[in-house]
Amino acid sequence: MGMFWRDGYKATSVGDIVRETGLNTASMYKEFVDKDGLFLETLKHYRGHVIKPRYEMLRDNPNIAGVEAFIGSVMTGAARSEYKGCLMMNHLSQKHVIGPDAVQEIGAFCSELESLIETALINAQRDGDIGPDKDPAVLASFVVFCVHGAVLYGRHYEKKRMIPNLYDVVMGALRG
Amino acid sequence: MGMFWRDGYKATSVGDIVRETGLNTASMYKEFVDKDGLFLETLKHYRGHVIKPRYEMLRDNPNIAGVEAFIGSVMTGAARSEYKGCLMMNHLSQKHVIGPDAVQEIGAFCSELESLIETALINAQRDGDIGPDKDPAVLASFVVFCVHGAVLYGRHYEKKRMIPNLYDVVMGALRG
DNA sequence: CAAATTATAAAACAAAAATTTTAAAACATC
DNA sequence: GATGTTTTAAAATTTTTGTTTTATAATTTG
Repeated sequence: MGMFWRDGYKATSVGDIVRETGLNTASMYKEFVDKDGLFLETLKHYRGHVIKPRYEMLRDNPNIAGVEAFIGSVMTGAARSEYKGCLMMNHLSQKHVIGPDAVQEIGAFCSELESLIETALINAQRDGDIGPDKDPAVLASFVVFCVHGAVLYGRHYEKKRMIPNLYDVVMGALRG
Repeated sequence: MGMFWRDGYKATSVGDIVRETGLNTASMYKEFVDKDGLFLETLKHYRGHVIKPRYEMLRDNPNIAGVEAFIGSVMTGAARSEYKGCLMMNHLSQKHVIGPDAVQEIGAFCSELESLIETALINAQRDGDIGPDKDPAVLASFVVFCVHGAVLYGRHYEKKRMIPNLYDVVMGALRG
């Protein structure tokens, strides 16, 4: 997973993977059929084990606090020097290259995030934390859009010092 | 350029390139040394011929109108169904894979954009189009951050109908 | 514990990719 | 127009990659 995450599907060879994991080549092929299958399972593992815990803050606090915490954690991650982006979103620029199942998994992943945020924003609006004139669906899109931004922007080693300020701008845009 | 743009460096083979361009393999290697060299020249060509014209609106109108027009054109592009993102930014998630010269070129490209935007925003502030409490440098970063967002977000075939609304949110965040 | 199944290491294969070579064709120069 | 240089087409070479096979070792099952 780490190699797909850091280098992307195409630049990670099966040889690299078996060397790194110590997995047996034949067993690997028996289990996952081919490189595509392995990649797909990697995406599922990522979603279940890496991302799911990070969604907890949104599920536990489906309101402005949850959204704030989530965006904060994304931005903090993006500001780290070893930041690798998001395994899923990293591959959006390579949709032709990965299989259709993987493309679909990535889409579902982003939609899930968007709907979690939307729920939280609807509650935030009810709580008076975002203005009544705002459309929670649009703002949820905007948040996901910004997560995409962070995933790419965080790859610039320089520019990182600006990220805390970006967090403020994004939150300001939400609150309105 | 189109192939690198659509599929990325690693998924575009030299064989594909000579087939598509009709270029002779030996001539190509004589001219560009290797695939890395060809890619680097492709990036420079992209910057000079694809991007430079799109920066005109910022150079001609270094003010809120220029910024608005630029962001508008990015968002409109991202909403197209055949959207390929940005040749440069697409490769941010593959910095290990492309050569160091290419990485540097991408960084310079993004910095140039950021400074053009900053100049325009400084003027916009002078014109009273953005509040005196805002920091143009931060907002310029935010714009570049949003361009990164658009580059990835525009890869979702669904979700495109939301992009006009995102444009409004981004401009709203600028104006404050 | 013997028989059947499964896992593993290692080598083998096949296809694709990047790059180089070779020899003929085109071009430029004197 | 002969001579030297550059370009081109085609095949050859070298790596790398994805995948399969084979033979041996380990594990499970009856």
